[in-house]
Amino acid sequence: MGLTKTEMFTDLQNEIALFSKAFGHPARVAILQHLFKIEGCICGDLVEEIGLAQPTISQHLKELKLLGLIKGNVEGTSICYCIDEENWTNMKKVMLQFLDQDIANKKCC
Amino acid sequence: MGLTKTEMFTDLQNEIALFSKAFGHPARVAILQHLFKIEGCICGDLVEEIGLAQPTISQHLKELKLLGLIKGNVEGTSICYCIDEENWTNMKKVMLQFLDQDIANKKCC
DNA sequence: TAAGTTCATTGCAATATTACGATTATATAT
DNA sequence: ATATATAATCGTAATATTGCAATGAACTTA
Repeated sequence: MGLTKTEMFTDLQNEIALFSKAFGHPARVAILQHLFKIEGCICGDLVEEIGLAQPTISQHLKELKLLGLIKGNVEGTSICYCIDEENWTNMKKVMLQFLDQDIANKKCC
Repeated sequence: MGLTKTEMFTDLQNEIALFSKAFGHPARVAILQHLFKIEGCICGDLVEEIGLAQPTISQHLKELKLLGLIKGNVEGTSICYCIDEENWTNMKKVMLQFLDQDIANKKCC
């Protein structure tokens, strides 16, 4: 059905899934890496850097912005996108909590 | 088109995206959390624990297994699934490298 | 052997995602 | 006002994902 049953999971589980989904496409990974490398950025750059069409990049940026991981400031005719450091730090905490789990005992396998 | 153009990205970017995709569904997050909490596990448990139908859980397990994050050993009529610690550690390295990036300079925004 | 248990696979329907051409907004410059 | 530049939005096509009923495979027990 393509419809995730979010109501049967905890808020934390859904949050982890949402962040992960954002990183679940190499274009968005590349965009974020680029935004980290350069101090601030413009969408046009990304279209060249990544190699996808402008509407596609714009759509990926929108998703990242909706999640709060990046923010965009109007700067003349172009828009300056950059990492939202505070939200990125919060996201990192949530993700690390998940990734850094240790195995309890281990009886089988 | 629903088709990710993986060929235009680096291996690392695609790897990060693949791992993230696996975590991009709350059921798979819940499965992994459960496998961490309990030492080894059986699929039947998960069906009760998670609340989705058995074929659905089985499918999620298959994806996680394909990625190498979990492994399953036959144990009588049931199968004991558990975290593949070595691969989990490797995955963690890749993901941390991505999540722990720091901003270069920061000129705008 | 027959019945039961457990999990995988198949097949399908519904929804989501990805990508891009065409168009539209917004601002700047002439 | 007109032209230009940049990025968002719309519309659409193709593919992917999610979920489950039905079925199948493998093993255990009576």
